[in-house]
Amino acid sequence: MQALLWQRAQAPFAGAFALPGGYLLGGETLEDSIRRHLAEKVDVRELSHIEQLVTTSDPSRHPSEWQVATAYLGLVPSDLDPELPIDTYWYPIDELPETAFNHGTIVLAGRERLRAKLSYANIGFALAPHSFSISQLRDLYAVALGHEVSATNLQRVLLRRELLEATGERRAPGPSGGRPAALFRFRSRALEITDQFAVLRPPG
Amino acid sequence: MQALLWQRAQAPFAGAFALPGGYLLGGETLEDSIRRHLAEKVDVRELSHIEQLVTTSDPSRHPSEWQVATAYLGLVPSDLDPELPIDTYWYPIDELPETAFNHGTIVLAGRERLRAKLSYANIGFALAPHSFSISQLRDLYAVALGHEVSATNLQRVLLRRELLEATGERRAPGPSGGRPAALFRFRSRALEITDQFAVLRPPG
DNA sequence: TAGGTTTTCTACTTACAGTCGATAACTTAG
DNA sequence: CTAAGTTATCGACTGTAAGTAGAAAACCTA
Repeated sequence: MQALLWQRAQAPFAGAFALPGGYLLGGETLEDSIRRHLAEKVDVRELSHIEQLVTTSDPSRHPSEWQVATAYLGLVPSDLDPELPIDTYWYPIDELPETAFNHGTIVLAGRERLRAKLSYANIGFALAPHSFSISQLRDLYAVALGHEVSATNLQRVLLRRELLEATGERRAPGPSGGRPAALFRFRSRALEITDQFAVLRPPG
Repeated sequence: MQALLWQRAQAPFAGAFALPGGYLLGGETLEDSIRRHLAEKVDVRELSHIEQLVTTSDPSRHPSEWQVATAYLGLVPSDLDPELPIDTYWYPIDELPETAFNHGTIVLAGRERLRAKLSYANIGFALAPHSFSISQLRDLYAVALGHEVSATNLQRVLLRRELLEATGERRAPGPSGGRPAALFRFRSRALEITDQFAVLRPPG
């Protein structure tokens, strides 16, 4: 799991890494502003989901100014690999570099939000390609949740909730053979809350 | 379920009802600001829980100014009945009056947040008195969730999660008799997320 | 055709939510 | 004092979904 960070050239926090973002323009919506600043870093059309995360007002977050900042959680499909400008990188969030402001905390808050929503919403659509095998999806969930996930159980849980549907196609087997995997897609690509709640516990 | 509203005397939205709140002072934390404005309306020491709800930036929320506003959800125990200043009332949220800004939407968002947290957190501590019978708690949950709840099931679910503990005391029976109810309390009065998720479905 | 690999299916087990009726512990009325 | 009414509590049963494991399917290469 990776976060998009860029290295600040100027004070404050020169040299530290920061999430994309910036000041709000008058009359602008927060989400519009986020998309505008993000567009300077990456092709934002592929943003599969975005939601408000938290608004921080702690006076200590900025060394000289007093700021109020609203963080958003944005997700892109795992098969996306857009070109990035210089000084901008995808960082594995388990090994974050020194971050500016409170951005390290915000990244962790985003991960927690994602983990929770995997249990009670169809948020997986934002991480997965348009069509995928259950094994691919299992691996995505395992990375996002931080523990192993049973493919059998994952498939049953998501099918029972009618979040997944089979495309009818199969993926060509890999070089070492194996049964070709049936492909699935999410029925909806907009966030929907489930009335069930699968913890998808780690095995063992 | 009721929301604390006061009637605005001045434009914009003169005569309409609004949630307590106001402008942020420089260097002030959002939560500090909320508590400061709230203290003008009601004794705020009894606020058993407060959490950030949503930050709105829609330019249409205010007729003349462009504003960014952060809403908080605050809860008080059900047995609390503080004195209120003139023009300030508890309103049943099913029959809200005409509200200023987007405050009607915010109240509904707060209710949804509360309903969700009742299923996967110990948020009930913020609504219940310090000690209570299971029947009392059942009635609280029923009001908050909007449907009947089984006392037997509620007790078992909350005990299994170790959110409740018996005080050992019993409540005096009512005027019409009946077995005196054993009293319980929440083990913790700080928000804790459960790793289970009980939907507490309506019976039938 | 045999052996290896990956996916998929199916049956079994476990755990908890939801239901229902019996029992306990009080009241008041006669 | 006893019976009837009321409220709370307990315990057993049921249904459903999650978690597990092993067998079968469908491909590959040698």
